[in-house]
Amino acid sequence: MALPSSPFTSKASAFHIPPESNPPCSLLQKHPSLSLLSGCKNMETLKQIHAQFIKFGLHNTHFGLSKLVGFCALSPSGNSNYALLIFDAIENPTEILWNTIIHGYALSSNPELALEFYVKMVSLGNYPNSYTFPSLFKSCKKLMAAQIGKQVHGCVVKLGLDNAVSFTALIGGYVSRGCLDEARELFDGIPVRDVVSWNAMISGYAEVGRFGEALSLFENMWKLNVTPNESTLVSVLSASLAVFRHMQLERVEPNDVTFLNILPACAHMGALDMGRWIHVYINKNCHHLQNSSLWTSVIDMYAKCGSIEAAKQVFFGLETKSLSSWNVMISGLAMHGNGHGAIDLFSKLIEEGIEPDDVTFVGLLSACSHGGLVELGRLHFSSMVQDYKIQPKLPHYGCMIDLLGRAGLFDEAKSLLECMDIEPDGAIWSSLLGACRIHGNLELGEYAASSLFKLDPNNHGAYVLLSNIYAGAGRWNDVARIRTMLNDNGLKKVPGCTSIELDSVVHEFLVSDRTHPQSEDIYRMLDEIDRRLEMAGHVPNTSEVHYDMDEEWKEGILSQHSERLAIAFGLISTKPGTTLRIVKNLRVCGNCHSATKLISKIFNREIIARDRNRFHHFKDGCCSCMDYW
DNA sequence: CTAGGGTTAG
Repeated sequence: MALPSSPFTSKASAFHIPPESNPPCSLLQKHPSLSLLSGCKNMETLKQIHAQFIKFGLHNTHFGLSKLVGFCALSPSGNSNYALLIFDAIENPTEILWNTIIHGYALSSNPELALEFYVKMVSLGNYPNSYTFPSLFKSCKKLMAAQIGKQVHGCVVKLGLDNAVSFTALIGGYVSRGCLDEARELFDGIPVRDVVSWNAMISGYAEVGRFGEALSLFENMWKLNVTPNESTLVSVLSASLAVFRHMQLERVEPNDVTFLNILPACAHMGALDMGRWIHVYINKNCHHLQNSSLWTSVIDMYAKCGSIEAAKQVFFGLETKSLSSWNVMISGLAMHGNGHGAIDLFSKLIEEGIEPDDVTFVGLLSACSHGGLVELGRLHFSSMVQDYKIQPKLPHYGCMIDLLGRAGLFDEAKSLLECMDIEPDGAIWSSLLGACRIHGNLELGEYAASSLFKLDPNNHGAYVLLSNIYAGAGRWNDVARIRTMLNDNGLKKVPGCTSIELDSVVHEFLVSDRTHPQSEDIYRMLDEIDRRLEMAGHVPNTSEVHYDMDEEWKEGILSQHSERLAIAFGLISTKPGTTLRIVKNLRVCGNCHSATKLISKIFNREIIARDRNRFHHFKDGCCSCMDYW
């Protein structure tokens, strides 16, 4: 249905300002039939109640009518036609009735009707109030009608309605269009903010991946102000302090929705301290959330922050385990390279009589792939199709291609690729390309790369992988050619960035970064690391540097990779023996991988590193991935 | 009596 256009543009706009607000119309009646409505479950009962209303004369009261229309228009088991039928028979509908109808349409699949009704309401001389606007904003959001949304916005401003609800709905509209800075401006201007307003803003940041801002906004709910500087991204103060401050200051209390938004942000940032604190908080304050899917997010957070043991503890402590909680646990084990653990858990799930879904198998197959369990991977893949009647989707094929490719079984990978009933996506070609890099398969690598470029010419990572393959083969001309291609296409490298959380503060490092306040000490430590690595016989493998530079320069760059900086910072900032946890946005390079193994031994530190794909637990000179990644 | 925020599983 077309949007009403004229009323919004003409002089006699629906968005003009009323001379004064209407007096509230309240007609409260007490009658036994009214209590019937609260238990009303479906339209059939509603019609009986309606009949009762007529019998006792309640159908002429605004209160009774509001209740009836409210159920029909707003309840999921209601009926908007019936609501309209009642509504149309009312001579002078109250604001409440108009608002209810408008809200009903805002919730429906025809939100444009809400706007139409609003126009009708105003043209009949009724004025909108603070209850009207949130529904209108919701409709505009659904319809992606930014212009109309702005007009409604203007109207709210002119009317001077300064309640949080209208503002929050408006923020929701801006957030949904990705206009976060505008949303933030509004948010900062709300006279009174409550949890829902905070949640709207936090979820906006989290949704578009501005996790740092989401986290710091969360922190600000208690005004735990820490001064951030350019090189450190402050996430939150220590947990106990936060709770204490929270109790002292009467700040807005977060709720389950807040955590639902914040936990994934912690997971992405690897902010374990903060995640842990939220977990404690939920345990203490949210007893009513026993069976909430919030726990799934907690498990996922622990797994992604490198604490797989804590994830297990939460998972096994759950009274009722939803399929999603099984799924995140299996995927978590997969991420940590614990293939057998994932498979065992899958068997348990089957024993408990739970029906796995396609997501379960993505986790299971990726566990096989990260654990190098070729035979088991094949087995579960065919079992998925035959026993569980689940059609493989792209991620399943992706896991299998990854599994076979890493194992160097290129013929089998190719034949699987050929018999797929779906077009392979970029992820599949990337896996194959990655496998070709590991095994130095130049021919297939070139093919995978060209397929990938067709799908996504701007995939910087693909150029790097291909270039690495050429570099490994000493084909420096081709390396240079790729570099030119990158420049010609104006592609910028995603800068490698590693973060480390210390005392609840997340510190981020880029390659050769010197912006950290403790930069001097960090570089002194880097020299020390280099010296001791050399003593231990570490020979930097420069083959993955995709520029043809002289060896010494390459080594220089290698030892200043972002992960090395984060580790050096971790070494100088923590007590001997403390486990270091780092998070990298890209895949760890081969050189850093072997260097980190040695560092774990030389400095006697366990180093848990998350890269783009998975976790590496470095200990005593070995890595949990068994060099298989 | 009517209004705003909602994740996770490669």
